[in-house]
This record gives sequence, structure tokens and C-alpha cells, in this order.
Amino acid sequence: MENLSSPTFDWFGQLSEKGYRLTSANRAVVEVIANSPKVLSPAEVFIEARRSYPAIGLVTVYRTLEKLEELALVQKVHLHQNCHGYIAAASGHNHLLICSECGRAESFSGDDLSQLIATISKAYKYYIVDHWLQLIGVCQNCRSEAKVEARL
Amino acid sequence: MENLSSPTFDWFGQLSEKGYRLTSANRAVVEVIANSPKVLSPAEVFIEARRSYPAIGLVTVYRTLEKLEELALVQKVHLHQNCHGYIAAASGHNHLLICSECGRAESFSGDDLSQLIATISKAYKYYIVDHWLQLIGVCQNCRSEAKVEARL
DNA sequence: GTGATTGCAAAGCGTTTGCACCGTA
DNA sequence: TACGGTGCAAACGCTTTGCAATCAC
Repeated sequence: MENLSSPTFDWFGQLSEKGYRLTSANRAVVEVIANSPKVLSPAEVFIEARRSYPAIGLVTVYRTLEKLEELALVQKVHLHQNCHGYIAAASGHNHLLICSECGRAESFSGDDLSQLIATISKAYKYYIVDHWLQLIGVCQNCRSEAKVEARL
Repeated sequence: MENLSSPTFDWFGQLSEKGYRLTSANRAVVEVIANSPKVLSPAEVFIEARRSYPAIGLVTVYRTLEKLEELALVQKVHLHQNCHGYIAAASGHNHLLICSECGRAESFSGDDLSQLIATISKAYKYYIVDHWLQLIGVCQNCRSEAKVEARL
């Protein structure tokens, strides 16, 4: 049964609107990223997707992620260690707060960089077209786990 | 003849202080990145370095970049297209303004994100340990080239 | 039925490692 | 002389591509 409030529902709609076909394979991929609070690598998406559709291939994961990124349903994240990760894109322009311990990501929009951008733009004579802000921290959950470990 | 005002001079000093040996190979690598205004991929560093020391191997470029990053003389940059690039690190905490056309990068420090970070930290209950801001724009030089092209 | 999508295998690419030789200190 | 540094070749992991079979529409 389709859950109308789930983001997945809309994703399938957008996919078919753009002429893409709904298959078991890309359905599995969509479900994994749409419902994950964490940044996932293609390999991680593959592992998760295989739970609901074991026949899926890693190649299909790559191809589906590519389509989803094209439709801006998914957002590519650059990490220091293993470079490419993917996470469901929030609507509008926003930034990410990523937990360095568990990979959980929050999207926020406190976007008051316009002042800074104007200053820098003038100082260096650049026409600034994009900016990219990412905060790295430790989420509450991982902090309390660390405390528990320290106590043992 | 050594130029005392060149950043390269100091880099060689820091390298030998840390027990690293000064060889033709890493000298060539250091000279390339220390004097490049652009973000360079390891392969690009290799190509450039070969001009002053043709016998150099790509492997050495990787290994030297690793050392330089360890000494914080060089900073890793993440780009959307070809992921890893390197550029000479500026002193202190700072951010990058990168030209999307030519790869030229400027380092700036107008670092008044503390307010934003405090707000986000409280809202999401994260202990924020790092942040990462990058502006993408078109430098003056590339803009005037674009105008010239448009006129033709 | 038709054409997009899939999975497999193989190729491709950037990066790392093993190892014997070389060159700096 | 000793030992870090080097370059070659090969291994490695991630990503992309070629292709025939499959499946949604």
C-alpha cells in the first residue's frame, strides 16, 4: 500500500513524469536513500537495496543514483575519507550538518552568507555563482555513546 | 639561487626539520604547488613537475603530496567533477574561493560563522568540530575572456 | 511490440603497495 | 654507511561501458 505522506511516493511520481520506468531495481534504491538519515556510499546503498531486492546489481545502483541526482532528488556529498556519498536532497538551497561518527546528516538553511559573499565578491572581483557550506560535528546520540564507552 | 621571500624556501626548511630529505623529486613537486594559483590534481602536479625533473614518477607525486598535507603546507580540496585537488595552504583557518572556469583559487578568512554555528549546534544538538566553506565563482580574467568570446 | 532498464563481465581510471635500487644526510 | 626516498610494475578498489536478455509501458 502506498503511503501518500512518504517522500518515496513523490519520487516515483517525478521519475515516471520524466519518462523513467519504475522497476523493482530502482524502486529498491529509491526506498533506501529516501528513508536513510545517513549519507550513504553507492556500495552502502547497494547492500541495503539488496535486502528488499536481492537480484539488484551494483551497476544499477550507480545508474539510478545518477538519475536521481539529475532530478535533484538526491544530493552528492563530499567527505574527507571516502569521497562520494549520497543523501536525499532537501528542497531549496540548504547546507548539511554531518555527524563524523555515524554519518547522520541534518539539512539546515540558516543562509545568511549574503553579506560575506558580497564582501568577498567585491574584494576578489569574482562573480560568485555558488557556495558550499558543510558543518562537521558529533550528534547527540554519538556523544552519549562515547560517554558510555568512557565509563566502562 | 634561493629566493628567501619565496614560500618554497620555508617549505624546504620545514621538510628537513621534520626529518624529510630534500630530493630532486620532492623539490620539483614543492615548486609546482607552492607557485600555482590553481587547484591541481595529482596528475596535473605530475605533468608540471616533470618539466623540471622529467624522471619523476607519479607515485612520488602522491607520496610527496601526502607528506605536504601532513605538514599542513598543502590543503586538499574537494571539487564536484574530479574529486581531489591540492593547493598551497594559507596559514590559519581559512576558506577557498575557486574559479569554476580556470581553477584559480583565492583563500579568504572572513570567518564570522560563529553565530550560525552556535545556532545550528543548539538546534540540532551537535557538537560541531569543523566547518567547511567554499565559494565557487568566475574570476575577473575568465569573465573578460567570456565577453571576448561572446563578441566573436 | 518497443525501447528503456537490467545484470554480468570486462574495461577503465585513479590510487596504493611491494620491492630492489638510488641518493641524501 | 644507513636509511629514507624513488621508480617501476603490479595490485587494488571504485566507477563506467558493452552487450544481450529482460521488463515496464
